[in-house]
Amino acid sequence: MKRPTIKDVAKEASVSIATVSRILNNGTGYSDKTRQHVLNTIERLGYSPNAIARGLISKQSNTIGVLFPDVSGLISAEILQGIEEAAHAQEFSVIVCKTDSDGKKTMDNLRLLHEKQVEGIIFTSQMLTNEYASFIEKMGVPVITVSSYSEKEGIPAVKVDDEAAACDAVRYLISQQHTQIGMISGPPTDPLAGTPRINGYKRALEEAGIEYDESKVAWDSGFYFEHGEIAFSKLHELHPQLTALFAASDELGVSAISCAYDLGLRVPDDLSIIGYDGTRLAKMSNPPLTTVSQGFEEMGRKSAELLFESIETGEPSPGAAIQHRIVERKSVKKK
Amino acid sequence: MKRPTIKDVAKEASVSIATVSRILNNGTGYSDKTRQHVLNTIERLGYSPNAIARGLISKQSNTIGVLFPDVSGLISAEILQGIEEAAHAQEFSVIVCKTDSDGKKTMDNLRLLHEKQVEGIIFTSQMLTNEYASFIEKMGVPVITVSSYSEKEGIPAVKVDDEAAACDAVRYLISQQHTQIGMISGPPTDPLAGTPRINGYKRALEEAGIEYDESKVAWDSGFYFEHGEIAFSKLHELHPQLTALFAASDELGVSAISCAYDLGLRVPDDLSIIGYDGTRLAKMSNPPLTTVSQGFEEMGRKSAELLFESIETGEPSPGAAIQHRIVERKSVKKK
DNA sequence: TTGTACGCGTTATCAA
DNA sequence: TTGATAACGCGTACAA
Repeated sequence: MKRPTIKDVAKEASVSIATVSRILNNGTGYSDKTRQHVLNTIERLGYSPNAIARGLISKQSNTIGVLFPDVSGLISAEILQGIEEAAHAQEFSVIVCKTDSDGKKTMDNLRLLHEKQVEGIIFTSQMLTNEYASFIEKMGVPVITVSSYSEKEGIPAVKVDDEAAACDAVRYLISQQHTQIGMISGPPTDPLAGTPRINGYKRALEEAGIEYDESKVAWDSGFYFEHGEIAFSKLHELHPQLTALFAASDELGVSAISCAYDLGLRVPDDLSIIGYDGTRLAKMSNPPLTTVSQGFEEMGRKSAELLFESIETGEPSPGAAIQHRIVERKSVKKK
Repeated sequence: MKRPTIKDVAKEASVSIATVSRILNNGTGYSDKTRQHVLNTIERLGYSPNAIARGLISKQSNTIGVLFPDVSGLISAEILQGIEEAAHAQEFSVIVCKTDSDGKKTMDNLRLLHEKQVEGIIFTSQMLTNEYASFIEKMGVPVITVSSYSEKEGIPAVKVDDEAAACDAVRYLISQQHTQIGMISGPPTDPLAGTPRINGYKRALEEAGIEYDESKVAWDSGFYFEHGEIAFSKLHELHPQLTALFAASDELGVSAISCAYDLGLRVPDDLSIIGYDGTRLAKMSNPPLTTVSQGFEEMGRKSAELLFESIETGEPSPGAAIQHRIVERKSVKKK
């Protein structure tokens, strides 16, 4: 008892497959009577069209691919949520791939997506290298990066201006009368989340006439909670007098809250902390984390919408600059 | 400049498409010389096979579909991570769908997956109704549920025994000399995460000879952080004397920590709290949340592995019972 | 060792 | 209003 094909329907209904096809694709040219008849036998046989066969001839897979370095975190989840919603609205499916920030796996996934004839690619939270970019260019489908960065010029991106956002975060701290401000971060050499945020921190300080002291930005190998513990302890050892802290991610910020608590420092009374990202995590910490929000779900949705535009028009997308905003909660002491 | 097909390669290399095909599928029957020649022109033309055409003839899409009620949370993310890893190992792609726990959307997605010829389906965190089950049965592909529940008998599942796990959580509280134990939950009528966990709570109490008092389990409409605030305040109003609390999710647990703090209660000194789920969130709270872990990533991986077995053998999977375990952190006062 | 030709399930272009 | 039939890109039995 195989899956019925259009042929089976045609035979059963004693019409040609062409007629069935027309009825299926609300084409024109058939009587209402045959239409009803065919629709009935379709129902009776439980027929449903084969998108693979359809895709072969139409050259459309109605599928896009999304690459994440890691899918298990909140950032990926929120981005994906936005993408899925936009895709569903266009009757597209989304294939998710995890790259582990690993070059080989990334290329593997790209090749796979190419073979599966995806019509567009969303590249998230990971640098789009020249190698990847030129491969995708050969694929001949549009790409867009989300919360990411491209080696090559002219690749559309959906992202916030990290330096400006970081700068605003620190300005906010300064506006609350803080002058002793430290920072914890991931690797300063990270071109996505490291360098620009540190530069923003620096800029805000200089604007305010506060001397920038490199030793006040402590970092570890990443932006997760676990890294925060290490970075924070480095910082606190060197500069116990700090009254405010800019954390380059929400996880780092939450981690700092925990560390501060363990050291007997009260947040925000003894130490004010502002995070970065605006994930759900921030509102769940104790105290709730003031943070600068990127709006990941919205970024996901936006990126998918732009990608679909690009798929339809054939024109490359201009990308979109996303506005960050500061979400005030309770981890910064208000003056 | 279209995408080159096997025909182009054949023409360019002056061989037949059959030969190219054989070489591609490491079949047998060609000289080393032609092999090299063909491989070279493939490289030169940048040819890559079309999985859609291939799938049409082989009747294999090398794709599975995963349904989530909501993809933006940590639970989904962790499950998906496990699934993706297992799928990648089998050279399968995974299509994610969001259902919003909405019957129509779920059926829409199921239909779409059917048309796209997915070879299996993973159903997560949402009841598999008879309607869904019979549709999938008609599809003729294996299903497996993760952290979920099926109306129909005989559907393989990967899940922990919620009642037993909840019972263990409360036993743990009792083992730390607690007798005044409350619970916050989502809807008691929820067959996935509501009823069984409340039953576990009840059982542990009865085992220990502690009287079960219905008014000590407070709930709101869901298991998220926001719901916890409401449930907790209901509970605290009625029973301010409680010394311990079982929260039916990590988010509820973390929410309780925040609420307790706001009321001036110290955790764990004045109030011990144990959560449920074992997501990354639990370790990031302040204090870190003791919880009973389900191991979502592992569940995701396991479910995918079982699904692939089922796809290969054609036999329905037996499913798998996952062991929960209590992860001790700092939200429960140790005696 | 290699090539020809058919079929997978559809859509689309012709004629009828 | 309908029905043959040629594609789409590929795998494979069969013939050479």
